[in-house]
Amino acid sequence: MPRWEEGSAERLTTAALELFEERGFEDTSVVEIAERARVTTRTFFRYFPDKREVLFAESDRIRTAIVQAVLDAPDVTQPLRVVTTALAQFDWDVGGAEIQRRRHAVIAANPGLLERELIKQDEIATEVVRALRRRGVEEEAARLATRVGIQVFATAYARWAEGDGGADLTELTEAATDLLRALVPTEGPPWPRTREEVRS
Amino acid sequence: MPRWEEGSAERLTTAALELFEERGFEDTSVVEIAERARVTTRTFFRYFPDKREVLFAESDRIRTAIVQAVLDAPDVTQPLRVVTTALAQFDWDVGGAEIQRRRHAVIAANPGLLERELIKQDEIATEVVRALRRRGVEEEAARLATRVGIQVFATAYARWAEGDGGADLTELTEAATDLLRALVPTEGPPWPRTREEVRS
DNA sequence: GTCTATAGTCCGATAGAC
DNA sequence: GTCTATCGGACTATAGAC
Repeated sequence: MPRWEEGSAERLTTAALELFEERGFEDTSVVEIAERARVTTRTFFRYFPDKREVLFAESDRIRTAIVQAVLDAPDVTQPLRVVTTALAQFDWDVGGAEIQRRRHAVIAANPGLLERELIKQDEIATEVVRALRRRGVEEEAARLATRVGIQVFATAYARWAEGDGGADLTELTEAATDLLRALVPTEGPPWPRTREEVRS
Repeated sequence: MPRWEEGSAERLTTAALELFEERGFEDTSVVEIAERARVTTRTFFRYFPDKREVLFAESDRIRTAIVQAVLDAPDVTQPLRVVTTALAQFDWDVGGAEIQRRRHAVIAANPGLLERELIKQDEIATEVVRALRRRGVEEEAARLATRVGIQVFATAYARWAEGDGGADLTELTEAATDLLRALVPTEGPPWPRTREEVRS
């Protein structure tokens, strides 16, 4: 028989998500979160370094898995595809799609939480660049492929999260890659040639 | 004769940059910044809603200028180029290149400040997407062109900030666009075909 | 588990500029 | 008189120290 209830971290995460939905992030205090989870504030800060981090408990696992997928990619001659594939093949439904949807809604609605989300993405990007470098990809190519790959995937993910009839994330990523191909400017001068140039 | 020294905001910004360099962001208190700028903490919070914002006073102006450049672009048939051009043509040296270099170094060294930098970029991205939409660009194309364009420009900017002999930002952006073109996967199956397929 | 420093808010007061 | 920038002090919550 445990002396205290077990699963404090999970209860804190659940309580925080509920309270952020009910009253907003700013208007919820750590004290309230801790009360609903039946622990003290001290316990909250034992599990999470700050109030925001309570919604990002999974981020280490996500980052590690994606970096590993890049390191394990069979071929890195197309680094951008390596990145999009590593992202698309991750199981994003951790804890259930509904929880993820609620979590994203809360994050999007609160600048403070969005800041944290963005820096987590940035940390993933930094480590993916390092992984590509280790696979022999040149520095600038690794950086651009990673950052662009993340944006391509984000486009697909946005569609997927909107729940377009349970579409496949891999297919949506392929569609986003097609869109990227259409958007990249063709070689030549930056701006469409002037009428004079076209005439000649 | 003014009752107090004028230019409190500038003094606060200068003092903050110096102190963040000397002792780091976390180990600098608002009280110290205010003391060095010869005002009270109350005055600090009149100018800046929080401690981080003291390094982002220019961000509204930057965002507005870039959005306006997108709205004024002569042609939006290549939205990605519209974005990279709008970014490349902005005068990034505000307050002198040396101040900008120091500012970036401080931000990069402090996660808390980096968070804020990233959400500022995200705000610019959101408004650029809206601007492209107003120019008639389709939603998903606008989103991807904006996000990718920002990453292309960021690649160029990173080189420029490293100070490669005063290279031209427009040229560096063109070089980054060339790199992007080389990175975008060619059409076809996601992965290199298997040996069997190649043989046939 | 308690104590404390810092961030950030709120209300009111003051005094020069217009 | 009104507007604006400043100051003073009390107050809460976060987060780290003891």
